[in-house]
Amino acid sequence: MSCAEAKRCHTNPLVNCGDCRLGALCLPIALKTDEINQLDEIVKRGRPFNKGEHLYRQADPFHAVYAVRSGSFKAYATADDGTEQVTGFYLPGEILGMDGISSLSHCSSAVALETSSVCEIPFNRLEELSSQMPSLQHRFFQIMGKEITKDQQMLTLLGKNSAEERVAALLLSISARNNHRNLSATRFRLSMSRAEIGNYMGLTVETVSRVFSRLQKQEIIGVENREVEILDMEKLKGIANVA
Amino acid sequence: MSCAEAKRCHTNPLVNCGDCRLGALCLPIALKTDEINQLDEIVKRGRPFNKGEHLYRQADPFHAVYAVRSGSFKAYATADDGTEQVTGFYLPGEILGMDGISSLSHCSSAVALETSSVCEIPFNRLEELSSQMPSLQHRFFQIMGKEITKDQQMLTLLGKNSAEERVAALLLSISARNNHRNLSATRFRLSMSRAEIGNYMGLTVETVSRVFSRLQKQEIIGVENREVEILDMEKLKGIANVA
DNA sequence: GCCGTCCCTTGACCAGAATCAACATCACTT
DNA sequence: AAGTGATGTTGATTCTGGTCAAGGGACGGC
Repeated sequence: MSCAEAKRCHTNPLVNCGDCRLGALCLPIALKTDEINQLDEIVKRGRPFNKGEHLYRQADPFHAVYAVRSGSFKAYATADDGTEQVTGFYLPGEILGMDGISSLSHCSSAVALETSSVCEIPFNRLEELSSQMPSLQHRFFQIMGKEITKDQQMLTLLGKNSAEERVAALLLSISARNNHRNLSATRFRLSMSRAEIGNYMGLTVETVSRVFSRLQKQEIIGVENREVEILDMEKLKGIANVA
Repeated sequence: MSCAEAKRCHTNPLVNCGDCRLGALCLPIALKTDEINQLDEIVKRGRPFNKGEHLYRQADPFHAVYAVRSGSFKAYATADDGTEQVTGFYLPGEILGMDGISSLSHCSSAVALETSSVCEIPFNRLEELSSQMPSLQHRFFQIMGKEITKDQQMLTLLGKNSAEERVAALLLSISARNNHRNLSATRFRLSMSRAEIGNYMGLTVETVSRVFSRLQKQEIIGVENREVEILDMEKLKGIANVA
């Protein structure tokens, strides 16, 4: 995303779902124009979040889900002993906050990893609208189903795969999601720290750092701080066990 | 469950949602009597599954979700290289098959761990009915949300916890789910093998076996083959980091 | 009741990632 | 531009759990 584009995206709360560049990735897929307009009415677009600001916190009452408009968020759960577990990274067009649906309070927190903005979708309004609009209901079932399959793939990764396989899989996931948003699949900036990557993948910072170094030495990726370039996509897929 | 009860449960496909012992755990929560009857009309109750029979297989077209009526199922995904990853165990009253919602084909397989029966809920009928019945829509959003939070807790477990913590957490999970169904929280029979437990928890059979032995030596649990008794619930919770 | 297979347990050894530690570098503040 | 705290890299060492191997026991079929 260019700077100008980013700025427009963060600062213009007037863009509606119909015009949104992300429309095709977000909730409105498969909705008709007038349906999109109805959805648009319940969506709240607030001021952007600065890096480190929270969208919601664990134990907050649940009242909405959020579509990332720009930037990125990390969701994480805090255990009784204070340790944190990152449960997901959310990029533009992706929906977060669904962890609160079952118990009506969030069981994780969400924090902006950079200057970011969201569309807030009040859940009771979404439910009402879904009742009247089968295609929206269908779409939201689909989005929740996707979250389930994503988490289950993650379980496989954490249960079976080595440090290299995990890191490779994360890079490929980000690459694919960028590609889907018409951004470069081979060159991108990580908005999360090594520690956050490690936490998410069940590894320590040191291990993540070593894997990055090793992959760079093998000329599979190029790394400069948080800037990553995938130099050999095939080899990377080989490492990640994604044929 | 007594033998007679089990037999009635497996073999009597005429029990309806209104009469079902599991009603309070399953889909019908918060539905009115006439709503339950409508739900009942779309539910299909087939013959029981023998141990080892599949409810659905990976890549099968998705057309229904299933509520476990009796027995238990394991869901697992098979990777390209043939290795399997168990993604969940499902006990009576729990819903499985939601992994197919997003892509319209199942991305995991489900197999009966013992003689078991299910209620099949065709998904397009469920969607139709949900559109007309906000409380059912709400309930199903809730069930999917619960699957999401369950998977995310599992991520934390696999990302951070030691072998002992993982096994303790599984025993406590089964205990709590049994308790919820008015069965003993302290004494139960595992329907899954050590290998399946290990696979689910990201451990080898040997490690699971060793953990069982250690917990038994400390008199925290009693184990005889697949029969488990929790002798010291507090200590077990201490080990699982569940305060 | 016997046999074969699968399941489980236990031991010895090994490897991959965690931990501990030191240092380099980045980014933000002043 | 310098200083400071957070972030990242690299090396040495430790340790948990994986791997390999062997044997015992349960269960289902005949």
